[in-house]
Amino acid sequence: MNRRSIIRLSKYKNTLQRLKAMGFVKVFSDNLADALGIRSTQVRKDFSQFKITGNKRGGYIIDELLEKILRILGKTSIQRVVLVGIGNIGRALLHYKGFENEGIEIDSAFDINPDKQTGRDDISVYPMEQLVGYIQKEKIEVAVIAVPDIAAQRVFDLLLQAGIKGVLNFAPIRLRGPEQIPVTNVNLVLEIENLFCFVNAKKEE
Amino acid sequence: MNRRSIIRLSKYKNTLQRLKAMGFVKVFSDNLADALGIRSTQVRKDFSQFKITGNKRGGYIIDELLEKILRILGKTSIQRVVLVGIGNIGRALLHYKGFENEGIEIDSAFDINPDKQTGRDDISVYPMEQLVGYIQKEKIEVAVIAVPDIAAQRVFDLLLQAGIKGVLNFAPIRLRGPEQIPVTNVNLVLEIENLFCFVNAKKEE
DNA sequence: TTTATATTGTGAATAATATCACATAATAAA
DNA sequence: TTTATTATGTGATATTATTCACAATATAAA
Ligand SMILES: NC(=O)c1ccc[n+]([C@@H]2O[C@H](COP(=O)([O-])OP(=O)(O)OC[C@H]3O[C@@H](n4cnc5c(N)ncnc54)[C@H](O)[C@@H]3O)[C@@H](O)[C@H]2O)c1
Ligand SMILES: NC(=O)c1ccc[n+]([C@@H]2O[C@H](COP(=O)([O-])OP(=O)(O)OC[C@H]3O[C@@H](n4cnc5c(N)ncnc54)[C@H](O)[C@@H]3O)[C@@H](O)[C@H]2O)c1
Repeated sequence: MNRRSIIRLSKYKNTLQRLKAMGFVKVFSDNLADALGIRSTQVRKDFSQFKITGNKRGGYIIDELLEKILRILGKTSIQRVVLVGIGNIGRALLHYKGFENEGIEIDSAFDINPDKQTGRDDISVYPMEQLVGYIQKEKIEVAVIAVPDIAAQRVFDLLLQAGIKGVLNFAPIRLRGPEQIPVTNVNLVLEIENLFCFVNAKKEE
Repeated sequence: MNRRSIIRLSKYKNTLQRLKAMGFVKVFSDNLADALGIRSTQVRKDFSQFKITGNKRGGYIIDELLEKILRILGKTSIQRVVLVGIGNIGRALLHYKGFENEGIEIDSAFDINPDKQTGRDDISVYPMEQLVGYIQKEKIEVAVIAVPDIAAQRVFDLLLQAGIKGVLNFAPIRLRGPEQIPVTNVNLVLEIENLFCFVNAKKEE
Protein backbone atom coordinates (compact mmCIF):
# COMPACT_ATOMS: atom_id res chain seq x y z
CA MET A 1 0.00 0.00 0.00
CA ASN A 2 3.00 2.32 0.24
CA ARG A 3 4.60 4.11 -2.71
CA ARG A 4 7.76 2.06 -2.68
CA SER A 5 6.00 -1.28 -2.87
CA ILE A 6 3.86 -0.05 -5.78
CA ILE A 7 6.96 1.15 -7.62
CA ARG A 8 8.38 -2.34 -7.11
CA LEU A 9 5.16 -3.90 -8.42
CA SER A 10 5.67 -1.95 -11.66
CA LYS A 11 9.21 -3.27 -11.85
CA TYR A 12 8.10 -6.84 -11.20
CA LYS A 13 5.61 -6.34 -14.03
CA ASN A 14 8.36 -5.24 -16.43
CA THR A 15 10.57 -8.14 -15.45
CA LEU A 16 7.72 -10.62 -15.81
CA GLN A 17 6.83 -9.28 -19.25
CA ARG A 18 10.43 -9.69 -20.33
CA LEU A 19 10.61 -13.22 -18.90
CA LYS A 20 7.33 -14.11 -20.57
CA ALA A 21 8.58 -12.80 -23.93
CA MET A 22 11.62 -15.03 -23.46
CA GLY A 23 9.35 -18.04 -23.10
CA PHE A 24 9.57 -18.61 -19.36
CA VAL A 25 6.50 -19.96 -17.58
CA LYS A 26 7.52 -20.04 -13.91
CA VAL A 27 9.46 -17.59 -11.78
CA PHE A 28 10.84 -17.63 -8.21
CA SER A 29 11.00 -14.72 -5.82
CA ASP A 30 14.78 -15.06 -6.11
CA ASN A 31 14.69 -14.31 -9.85
CA LEU A 32 12.60 -11.20 -9.39
CA ALA A 33 14.83 -10.07 -6.54
CA ASP A 34 17.92 -10.46 -8.72
CA ALA A 35 16.33 -8.48 -11.54
CA LEU A 36 15.52 -5.58 -9.23
CA GLY A 37 18.64 -5.77 -7.10
CA ILE A 38 16.72 -6.47 -3.87
CA ARG A 39 16.21 -9.44 -1.50
CA SER A 40 13.76 -12.20 -2.20
CA THR A 41 12.08 -11.63 1.15
CA GLN A 42 11.19 -8.16 -0.02
CA VAL A 43 9.51 -9.63 -3.08
CA ARG A 44 7.47 -12.09 -1.03
CA LYS A 45 6.63 -9.45 1.57
CA ASP A 46 5.30 -7.24 -1.22
CA PHE A 47 3.21 -10.07 -2.63
CA SER A 48 1.97 -10.92 0.84
CA GLN A 49 0.85 -7.31 1.28
CA PHE A 50 -1.16 -7.46 -1.95
CA LYS A 51 -2.54 -10.93 -1.16
CA ILE A 52 -0.65 -12.49 -4.04
CA THR A 53 0.21 -16.13 -3.36
CA GLY A 54 2.38 -18.58 -5.22
CA ASN A 55 3.07 -22.29 -4.83
CA LYS A 56 5.19 -23.62 -2.03
CA ARG A 57 8.34 -24.91 -3.67
CA GLY A 58 6.84 -24.17 -7.09
CA GLY A 59 7.37 -20.42 -7.33
CA TYR A 60 4.86 -18.42 -9.33
CA ILE A 61 3.20 -19.00 -12.71
CA ILE A 62 4.23 -15.93 -14.70
CA ASP A 63 0.89 -15.54 -16.47
CA GLU A 64 -1.11 -15.67 -13.24
CA LEU A 65 1.29 -13.41 -11.36
CA LEU A 66 1.35 -10.90 -14.19
CA GLU A 67 -2.41 -10.78 -14.37
CA LYS A 68 -2.73 -10.16 -10.64
CA ILE A 69 -0.14 -7.39 -10.75
CA LEU A 70 -1.70 -5.78 -13.82
CA ARG A 71 -5.03 -5.70 -12.02
CA ILE A 72 -3.53 -4.13 -8.90
CA LEU A 73 -1.78 -1.52 -11.06
CA GLY A 74 -5.07 -0.77 -12.81
CA LYS A 75 -3.64 -1.90 -16.15
CA THR A 76 -6.84 -3.59 -17.27
CA SER A 77 -7.71 -0.69 -19.53
CA ILE A 78 -5.82 2.06 -21.34
CA GLN A 79 -4.55 4.72 -18.93
CA ARG A 80 -5.34 8.09 -20.48
CA VAL A 81 -3.52 11.28 -19.52
CA VAL A 82 -3.63 14.86 -20.74
CA LEU A 83 -0.47 16.84 -21.31
CA VAL A 84 -0.35 20.52 -20.45
CA GLY A 85 2.53 22.40 -22.08
CA ILE A 86 4.00 21.44 -25.43
CA GLY A 87 7.50 22.78 -24.99
CA ASN A 88 10.76 20.86 -24.85
CA ILE A 89 9.65 18.26 -22.35
CA GLY A 90 6.08 18.08 -23.59
CA ARG A 91 7.19 17.31 -27.13
CA ALA A 92 9.67 14.69 -25.92
CA LEU A 93 6.81 12.92 -24.14
CA LEU A 94 4.55 13.19 -27.20
CA HIS A 95 7.14 11.41 -29.35
CA TYR A 96 7.87 8.65 -26.88
CA LYS A 97 6.67 5.23 -27.99
CA GLY A 98 7.18 3.69 -24.56
CA PHE A 99 3.92 4.99 -23.12
CA GLU A 100 1.76 3.30 -25.74
CA ASN A 101 3.65 0.04 -25.29
CA GLU A 102 2.80 0.15 -21.60
CA GLY A 103 -0.87 0.98 -22.05
CA ILE A 104 -0.53 4.69 -21.33
CA GLU A 105 -2.08 7.06 -23.86
CA ILE A 106 -1.51 10.78 -24.16
CA ASP A 107 -5.12 11.56 -24.97
CA SER A 108 -4.71 15.21 -25.87
CA ALA A 109 -2.50 18.20 -25.26
CA PHE A 110 -3.14 21.73 -24.03
CA ASP A 111 -1.06 24.87 -24.38
CA ILE A 112 -1.46 28.58 -23.96
CA ASN A 113 -0.35 28.67 -27.58
CA PRO A 114 -2.47 25.97 -29.24
CA ASP A 115 -0.83 26.52 -32.63
CA LYS A 116 2.20 24.60 -31.35
CA GLN A 117 2.87 21.45 -33.32
CA THR A 118 2.83 18.10 -31.60
CA GLY A 119 4.33 16.27 -34.56
CA ARG A 120 1.58 13.67 -34.13
CA ASP A 121 -1.66 14.01 -36.04
CA ASP A 122 -3.47 11.58 -33.74
CA ILE A 123 -3.18 13.96 -30.79
CA SER A 124 -5.20 17.17 -30.78
CA VAL A 125 -3.95 20.37 -29.23
CA TYR A 126 -6.48 22.56 -27.47
CA PRO A 127 -6.28 26.05 -25.98
CA MET A 128 -6.27 26.31 -22.19
CA GLU A 129 -9.87 27.54 -22.14
CA GLN A 130 -11.02 24.03 -23.01
CA LEU A 131 -8.91 22.21 -20.41
CA VAL A 132 -11.44 22.01 -17.59
CA GLY A 133 -14.38 21.08 -19.82
CA TYR A 134 -12.40 18.45 -21.68
CA ILE A 135 -11.15 16.70 -18.57
CA GLN A 136 -14.66 16.61 -17.14
CA LYS A 137 -16.30 15.42 -20.36
CA GLU A 138 -13.70 12.77 -21.09
CA LYS A 139 -13.31 11.74 -17.44
CA ILE A 140 -9.51 12.11 -17.55
CA GLU A 141 -7.93 11.27 -14.20
CA VAL A 142 -4.23 12.02 -14.60
CA ALA A 143 -2.44 15.03 -16.09
CA VAL A 144 1.16 15.90 -16.86
CA ILE A 145 2.29 19.47 -16.17
CA ALA A 146 5.13 20.58 -18.48
CA VAL A 147 4.76 24.35 -18.40
CA PRO A 148 7.22 26.95 -17.05
CA ASP A 149 7.43 27.04 -13.26
CA ILE A 150 5.66 30.39 -12.95
CA ALA A 151 2.61 28.94 -14.77
CA ALA A 152 2.54 25.57 -13.03
CA GLN A 153 0.46 26.47 -9.97
CA ARG A 154 -2.17 28.16 -12.13
CA VAL A 155 -2.38 25.10 -14.35
CA PHE A 156 -2.62 22.84 -11.28
CA ASP A 157 -5.48 24.93 -9.92
CA LEU A 158 -7.34 24.50 -13.22
CA LEU A 159 -6.73 20.77 -13.15
CA LEU A 160 -8.06 20.55 -9.60
CA GLN A 161 -11.09 22.56 -10.62
CA ALA A 162 -11.67 20.02 -13.39
CA GLY A 163 -11.53 17.23 -10.82
CA ILE A 164 -8.19 15.69 -11.78
CA LYS A 165 -7.12 12.80 -9.54
CA GLY A 166 -3.33 12.80 -9.94
CA VAL A 167 -0.56 14.88 -11.49
CA LEU A 168 2.95 14.34 -12.81
CA ASN A 169 4.76 17.66 -12.52
CA PHE A 170 7.98 18.65 -14.30
CA ALA A 171 8.05 22.23 -13.00
CA PRO A 172 10.62 22.68 -10.23
CA ILE A 173 8.18 24.04 -7.66
CA ARG A 174 5.99 22.58 -4.96
CA LEU A 175 2.38 22.57 -6.11
CA ARG A 176 -0.05 23.39 -3.34
CA GLY A 177 -3.36 21.58 -3.32
CA PRO A 178 -5.50 19.14 -1.39
CA GLU A 179 -3.62 16.41 0.45
CA GLN A 180 -5.52 13.59 -1.21
CA ILE A 181 -4.53 14.45 -4.78
CA PRO A 182 -1.17 12.77 -5.40
CA VAL A 183 1.45 14.88 -7.16
CA THR A 184 4.65 13.26 -8.38
CA ASN A 185 7.46 15.71 -9.04
CA VAL A 186 10.18 15.07 -11.57
CA ASN A 187 12.95 17.54 -10.78
CA LEU A 188 15.96 16.90 -12.96
CA VAL A 189 18.12 19.73 -11.60
CA LEU A 190 17.66 18.24 -8.15
CA GLU A 191 18.64 14.78 -9.33
CA ILE A 192 21.82 16.02 -10.97
CA GLU A 193 22.76 18.11 -7.96
CA ASN A 194 22.21 15.08 -5.80
CA LEU A 195 24.56 13.02 -7.97
CA PHE A 196 27.31 15.62 -7.72
CA CYS A 197 26.89 15.75 -3.99
CA PHE A 198 27.38 11.99 -3.73
CA VAL A 199 30.33 12.12 -6.09
CA ASN A 200 32.00 14.79 -3.99
CA ALA A 201 31.25 12.95 -0.76
CA LYS A 202 32.94 9.83 -2.19
CA LYS A 203 36.09 11.80 -2.95
CA GLU A 204 36.50 12.88 0.68
CA GLU A 205 36.28 9.36 2.06
CA MET B 1 24.40 11.93 4.65
CA ASN B 2 21.47 10.04 3.14
CA ARG B 3 19.90 10.70 -0.24
CA ARG B 4 16.74 12.18 1.18
CA SER B 5 18.46 14.77 3.30
CA ILE B 6 20.62 15.85 0.36
CA ILE B 7 17.52 16.21 -1.81
CA ARG B 8 16.08 18.42 0.92
CA LEU B 9 19.30 20.46 1.02
CA SER B 10 18.80 21.23 -2.67
CA LYS B 11 15.25 22.32 -1.91
CA TYR B 12 16.37 24.50 0.99
CA LYS B 13 18.85 26.06 -1.43
CA ASN B 14 16.12 26.87 -3.95
CA THR B 15 13.89 28.35 -1.27
CA LEU B 16 16.74 30.43 0.15
CA GLN B 17 17.64 31.77 -3.28
CA ARG B 18 14.04 32.79 -3.80
CA LEU B 19 13.85 34.43 -0.36
CA LYS B 20 17.12 36.21 -0.99
CA ALA B 21 15.88 37.53 -4.34
CA MET B 22 12.84 38.84 -2.49
CA GLY B 23 15.13 40.79 -0.18
CA PHE B 24 14.89 38.69 2.97
CA VAL B 25 17.96 38.48 5.17
CA LYS B 26 16.93 36.04 7.93
CA VAL B 27 14.99 32.81 7.83
CA PHE B 28 13.61 30.43 10.48
CA SER B 29 13.44 26.66 10.27
CA ASP B 30 9.66 27.10 10.26
CA ASN B 31 9.76 29.10 7.01
CA LEU B 32 11.87 26.49 5.24
CA ALA B 33 9.64 23.73 6.56
CA ASP B 34 6.54 25.47 5.22
CA ALA B 35 8.14 25.95 1.82
CA LEU B 36 8.96 22.25 1.56
CA GLY B 37 5.84 20.93 3.23
CA ILE B 38 7.76 19.27 6.09
CA ARG B 39 8.25 19.86 9.85
CA SER B 40 10.70 22.36 11.20
CA THR B 41 12.39 19.68 13.28
CA GLN B 42 13.28 17.91 10.08
CA VAL B 43 14.95 21.07 8.83
CA ARG B 44 16.96 21.49 12.00
CA LYS B 45 17.82 17.79 12.14
CA ASP B 46 19.15 18.04 8.57
CA PHE B 47 21.23 21.07 9.46
CA SER B 48 22.48 19.35 12.61
CA GLN B 49 23.60 16.39 10.46
CA PHE B 50 25.60 18.70 8.22
CA LYS B 51 26.98 20.71 11.14
CA ILE B 52 25.08 23.82 10.09
CA THR B 53 24.22 26.02 13.07
CA GLY B 54 22.03 29.08 13.40
CA ASN B 55 21.32 31.51 16.20
CA LYS B 56 19.15 30.63 19.16
CA ARG B 57 16.00 32.67 18.75
CA GLY B 58 17.56 34.44 15.77
CA GLY B 59 17.06 31.88 13.01
CA TYR B 60 19.58 31.76 10.20
CA ILE B 61 21.25 34.46 8.11
CA ILE B 62 20.22 33.58 4.57
CA ASP B 63 23.56 34.48 3.00
CA GLU B 64 25.55 32.38 5.47
CA LEU B 65 23.17 29.45 5.32
CA LEU B 66 23.11 29.52 1.53
CA GLU B 67 26.87 29.56 1.33
CA LYS B 68 27.18 26.56 3.65
CA ILE B 69 24.60 24.61 1.69
CA LEU B 70 26.15 25.50 -1.67
CA ARG B 71 29.49 24.22 -0.41
CA ILE B 72 27.97 20.95 0.83
CA LEU B 73 26.24 20.49 -2.52
CA GLY B 74 29.51 21.13 -4.32
CA LYS B 75 28.09 24.20 -6.02
CA THR B 76 31.30 26.21 -5.71
CA SER B 77 32.15 25.62 -9.35
CA ILE B 78 30.23 24.82 -12.55
CA GLN B 79 28.98 21.24 -12.55
CA ARG B 80 29.73 19.80 -15.98
CA VAL B 81 27.93 16.80 -17.42
CA VAL B 82 28.03 15.01 -20.73
CA LEU B 83 24.86 13.93 -22.48
CA VAL B 84 24.73 10.63 -24.34
CA GLY B 85 21.85 10.34 -26.80
CA ILE B 86 20.38 13.32 -28.63
CA GLY B 87 16.87 12.03 -29.19
CA ASN B 88 13.60 13.36 -27.78
CA ILE B 89 14.74 13.58 -24.18
CA GLY B 90 18.29 14.56 -24.98
CA ARG B 91 17.16 17.50 -27.08
CA ALA B 92 14.71 18.63 -24.40
CA LEU B 93 17.57 18.73 -21.91
CA LEU B 94 19.81 20.62 -24.34
CA HIS B 95 17.21 23.36 -24.73
CA TYR B 96 16.51 23.73 -21.03
CA LYS B 97 17.72 27.00 -19.53
CA GLY B 98 17.22 25.80 -15.96
CA PHE B 99 20.48 23.87 -15.80
CA GLU B 100 22.64 26.88 -16.60
CA ASN B 101 20.77 28.98 -14.05
CA GLU B 102 21.63 26.40 -11.41
CA GLY B 103 25.29 26.11 -12.32
CA ILE B 104 24.94 22.88 -14.30
CA GLU B 105 26.47 22.86 -17.77
CA ILE B 106 25.90 20.31 -20.51
CA ASP B 107 29.50 20.29 -21.63
CA SER B 108 29.08 18.21 -24.77
CA ALA B 109 26.85 15.59 -26.33
CA PHE B 110 27.50 12.15 -27.83
CA ASP B 111 25.42 10.09 -30.20
CA ILE B 112 25.82 7.06 -32.39
CA ASN B 113 24.69 9.44 -35.11
CA PRO B 114 26.81 12.57 -34.53
CA ASP B 115 25.14 14.41 -37.40
CA LYS B 116 22.12 14.97 -35.13
CA GLN B 117 21.43 18.62 -34.47
CA THR B 118 21.49 19.95 -30.93
CA GLY B 119 19.99 23.28 -31.87
CA ARG B 120 22.75 24.91 -29.82
CA ASP B 121 25.98 25.96 -31.45
CA ASP B 122 27.81 26.19 -28.13
CA ILE B 123 27.53 22.46 -27.54
CA SER B 124 29.55 20.10 -29.71
CA VAL B 125 28.30 16.69 -30.73
CA TYR B 126 30.83 13.89 -30.92
CA PRO B 127 30.64 10.30 -32.17
CA MET B 128 30.64 7.55 -29.56
CA GLU B 129 34.23 6.61 -30.40
CA GLN B 130 35.38 9.80 -28.66
CA LEU B 131 33.28 9.38 -25.49
CA VAL B 132 35.84 7.61 -23.29
CA GLY B 133 38.76 9.81 -24.33
CA TYR B 134 36.77 13.00 -23.90
CA ILE B 135 35.55 12.18 -20.41
CA GLN B 136 39.07 11.29 -19.32
CA LYS B 137 40.70 14.34 -20.90
CA GLU B 138 38.07 16.79 -19.63
CA LYS B 139 37.70 15.07 -16.24
CA ILE B 140 33.92 14.87 -16.56
CA GLU B 141 32.36 13.21 -13.53
CA VAL B 142 28.65 12.93 -14.30
CA ALA B 143 26.86 11.72 -17.43
CA VAL B 144 23.25 11.61 -18.57
CA ILE B 145 22.12 8.51 -20.47
CA ALA B 146 19.27 9.25 -22.90
CA VAL B 147 19.63 6.41 -25.39
CA PRO B 148 17.17 3.59 -26.15
CA ASP B 149 16.98 0.97 -23.41
CA ILE B 150 18.75 -1.71 -25.47
CA ALA B 151 21.79 0.58 -25.85
CA ALA B 152 21.86 1.89 -22.28
CA GLN B 153 23.95 -0.84 -20.63
CA ARG B 154 26.56 -0.62 -23.40
CA VAL B 155 26.78 3.14 -22.96
CA PHE B 156 27.02 2.73 -19.18
CA ASP B 157 29.90 0.26 -19.60
CA LEU B 158 31.75 2.80 -21.74
CA LEU B 159 31.15 5.53 -19.16
CA LEU B 160 32.49 3.28 -16.40
CA GLN B 161 35.51 2.49 -18.53
CA ALA B 162 36.07 6.24 -18.85
CA GLY B 163 35.96 6.54 -15.08
CA ILE B 164 32.62 8.33 -14.73
CA LYS B 165 31.58 8.94 -11.11
CA GLY B 166 27.78 9.21 -11.39
CA VAL B 167 24.99 8.72 -13.93
CA LEU B 168 21.47 10.00 -14.52
CA ASN B 169 19.67 7.35 -16.55
CA PHE B 170 16.45 7.82 -18.51
CA ALA B 171 16.37 4.31 -19.98
CA PRO B 172 13.81 2.10 -18.24
CA ILE B 173 16.26 -0.64 -17.28
CA ARG B 174 18.45 -1.38 -14.29
CA LEU B 175 22.05 -0.60 -15.15
CA ARG B 176 24.49 -3.07 -13.67
CA GLY B 177 27.79 -1.76 -12.46
CA PRO B 178 29.96 -1.26 -9.39
CA GLU B 179 28.11 -0.50 -6.17
CA GLN B 180 30.01 2.72 -5.49
CA ILE B 181 29.00 4.50 -8.71
CA PRO B 182 25.63 6.14 -8.03
CA VAL B 183 23.00 5.77 -10.74
CA THR B 184 19.80 7.78 -10.53
CA ASN B 185 16.99 6.43 -12.66
CA VAL B 186 14.25 8.61 -14.08
CA ASN B 187 11.49 6.27 -15.16
CA LEU B 188 8.47 8.20 -16.33
CA VAL B 189 6.31 5.20 -17.23
CA LEU B 190 6.79 3.96 -13.68
CA GLU B 191 5.80 7.30 -12.21
CA ILE B 192 2.62 7.51 -14.25
CA GLU B 193 1.68 3.91 -13.46
CA ASN B 194 2.24 4.71 -9.83
CA LEU B 195 -0.10 7.68 -10.01
CA PHE B 196 -2.87 5.60 -11.57
CA CYS B 197 -2.44 2.97 -8.92
CA PHE B 198 -2.90 5.57 -6.19
CA VAL B 199 -5.87 7.07 -8.00
CA ASN B 200 -7.53 3.67 -8.26
CA ALA B 201 -6.77 2.85 -4.64
CA LYS B 202 -8.46 6.09 -3.57
CA LYS B 203 -11.62 5.17 -5.46
CA GLU B 204 -12.02 1.91 -3.53
CA GLU B 205 -11.82 3.60 -0.16
C1' DT C 1 17.99 44.71 35.17
C1' DT C 2 14.91 41.08 35.45
C1' DT C 3 11.40 38.37 33.27
C1' DA C 4 8.98 36.53 29.39
C1' DT C 5 9.19 34.74 24.89
C1' DA C 6 10.79 32.67 20.73
C1' DT C 7 13.73 29.70 18.45
C1' DT C 8 17.58 26.48 18.02
C1' DG C 9 19.80 21.84 18.70
C1' DT C 10 19.53 17.20 19.92
C1' DG C 11 18.69 12.75 22.62
C1' DA C 12 14.76 9.86 23.03
C1' DA C 13 10.51 8.04 21.17
C1' DT C 14 7.96 6.72 17.39
C1' DA C 15 6.93 5.35 12.77
C1' DA C 16 8.07 3.34 8.47
C1' DT C 17 10.61 0.05 5.90
C1' DA C 18 13.48 -3.92 5.14
C1' DT C 19 15.51 -8.19 6.67
C1' DC C 20 15.75 -12.37 9.31
C1' DA C 21 14.31 -16.79 10.90
C1' DC C 22 11.64 -20.39 10.54
C1' DA C 23 7.15 -22.98 10.21
C1' DT C 24 4.71 -24.77 6.35
C1' DA C 25 3.77 -27.31 2.39
C1' DA C 26 4.66 -29.02 -2.26
C1' DT C 27 7.60 -31.83 -4.95
C1' DA C 28 11.34 -34.94 -5.94
C1' DA C 29 14.23 -38.66 -4.52
C1' DA C 30 15.02 -42.78 -2.00
C1' DT D 1 5.65 -44.90 0.80
C1' DT D 2 8.79 -42.25 3.54
C1' DT D 3 12.36 -38.83 3.68
C1' DA D 4 14.93 -34.94 1.96
C1' DT D 5 14.80 -30.77 -0.36
C1' DT D 6 13.35 -26.37 -1.88
C1' DA D 7 10.36 -22.44 -1.95
C1' DT D 8 6.79 -19.74 0.03
C1' DG D 9 4.54 -16.77 3.67
C1' DT D 10 4.79 -14.19 7.71
C1' DG D 11 5.65 -12.92 12.69
C1' DA D 12 9.65 -11.18 14.96
C1' DT D 13 13.57 -8.30 14.64
C1' DA D 14 16.65 -4.82 12.87
C1' DT D 15 17.44 -0.72 10.48
C1' DT D 16 16.42 3.77 8.90
C1' DA D 17 13.90 8.09 8.93
C1' DT D 18 10.95 11.27 11.17
C1' DT D 19 8.84 13.51 14.97
C1' DC D 20 8.56 14.66 19.78
C1' DA D 21 10.02 16.81 23.97
C1' DC D 22 12.60 19.83 26.11
C1' DA D 23 17.02 22.03 27.68
C1' DA D 24 19.79 25.88 26.22
C1' DT D 25 20.04 30.53 25.09
C1' DA D 26 19.51 34.88 22.54
C1' DT D 27 16.49 38.72 22.16
C1' DA D 28 12.72 41.72 23.42
C1' DA D 29 9.70 43.62 26.85
C1' DA D 30 8.74 45.10 31.41
N1 LIG E 1 13.29 20.86 -20.83
C1 LIG E 1 13.90 20.23 -19.84
O1 LIG E 1 14.81 19.43 -20.07
C2 LIG E 1 13.49 20.42 -18.43
C3 LIG E 1 14.30 19.91 -17.43
C4 LIG E 1 13.91 20.07 -16.09
C5 LIG E 1 12.74 20.72 -15.80
N2 LIG E 1 11.98 21.22 -16.77
C6 LIG E 1 10.75 21.91 -16.41
O2 LIG E 1 9.69 21.45 -17.21
C7 LIG E 1 8.82 22.52 -17.52
C8 LIG E 1 8.72 22.65 -19.00
O3 LIG E 1 10.01 22.87 -19.53
P1 LIG E 1 10.23 23.09 -21.08
O4 LIG E 1 11.69 23.14 -21.31
O5 LIG E 1 9.44 22.08 -21.83
O6 LIG E 1 9.61 24.55 -21.25
P2 LIG E 1 9.17 25.29 -22.60
O7 LIG E 1 9.28 26.73 -22.34
O8 LIG E 1 9.92 24.69 -23.74
O9 LIG E 1 7.66 24.88 -22.79
C9 LIG E 1 6.64 25.35 -21.98
C10 LIG E 1 5.34 25.26 -22.73
O10 LIG E 1 4.30 25.67 -21.87
C11 LIG E 1 3.45 26.59 -22.57
N3 LIG E 1 2.86 27.47 -21.56
C12 LIG E 1 3.40 28.56 -20.98
N4 LIG E 1 2.55 29.09 -20.08
C13 LIG E 1 1.44 28.32 -20.10
C14 LIG E 1 0.22 28.36 -19.41
N5 LIG E 1 -0.04 29.26 -18.47
N6 LIG E 1 -0.69 27.41 -19.68
C15 LIG E 1 -0.42 26.46 -20.60
N7 LIG E 1 0.71 26.37 -21.29
C16 LIG E 1 1.63 27.30 -21.04
C17 LIG E 1 4.33 27.30 -23.55
O11 LIG E 1 3.57 27.76 -24.67
C18 LIG E 1 5.29 26.17 -23.95
O12 LIG E 1 4.79 25.44 -25.03
C19 LIG E 1 9.40 23.76 -16.86
O13 LIG E 1 8.77 23.97 -15.63
C20 LIG E 1 10.84 23.39 -16.65
O14 LIG E 1 11.37 24.05 -15.52
C21 LIG E 1 12.33 21.08 -18.09
N1 LIG F 1 11.07 10.64 -24.80
C1 LIG F 1 10.48 10.42 -23.64
O1 LIG F 1 9.56 11.16 -23.28
C2 LIG F 1 10.89 9.32 -22.73
C3 LIG F 1 10.08 9.02 -21.64
C4 LIG F 1 10.47 8.00 -20.77
C5 LIG F 1 11.66 7.33 -21.01
N2 LIG F 1 12.42 7.63 -22.06
C6 LIG F 1 13.65 6.88 -22.26
O2 LIG F 1 14.71 7.76 -22.55
C7 LIG F 1 15.59 7.18 -23.50
C8 LIG F 1 15.67 8.09 -24.68
O3 LIG F 1 14.38 8.27 -25.22
P1 LIG F 1 14.15 9.15 -26.49
O4 LIG F 1 12.71 9.26 -26.70
O5 LIG F 1 14.96 10.39 -26.39
O6 LIG F 1 14.78 8.19 -27.62
P2 LIG F 1 15.17 8.56 -29.12
O7 LIG F 1 15.08 7.33 -29.91
O8 LIG F 1 14.44 9.77 -29.56
O9 LIG F 1 16.69 9.00 -29.00
C9 LIG F 1 17.72 8.10 -28.72
C10 LIG F 1 19.03 8.70 -29.21
O10 LIG F 1 20.08 7.81 -28.87
C11 LIG F 1 20.91 7.61 -30.00
N3 LIG F 1 21.50 6.28 -29.87
C12 LIG F 1 20.98 5.08 -30.16
N4 LIG F 1 21.82 4.10 -29.86
C13 LIG F 1 22.92 4.68 -29.36
C14 LIG F 1 24.16 4.19 -28.87
N5 LIG F 1 24.41 2.89 -28.80
N6 LIG F 1 25.06 5.07 -28.42
C15 LIG F 1 24.79 6.39 -28.47
N7 LIG F 1 23.65 6.92 -28.92
C16 LIG F 1 22.74 6.06 -29.35
C17 LIG F 1 20.03 7.77 -31.21
O11 LIG F 1 20.79 8.16 -32.32
C18 LIG F 1 19.07 8.86 -30.72
O12 LIG F 1 19.58 10.13 -31.02
C19 LIG F 1 15.00 5.84 -23.85
O13 LIG F 1 15.65 4.84 -23.09
C20 LIG F 1 13.57 5.95 -23.43
O14 LIG F 1 13.03 4.70 -23.05
C21 LIG F 1 12.06 8.62 -22.93
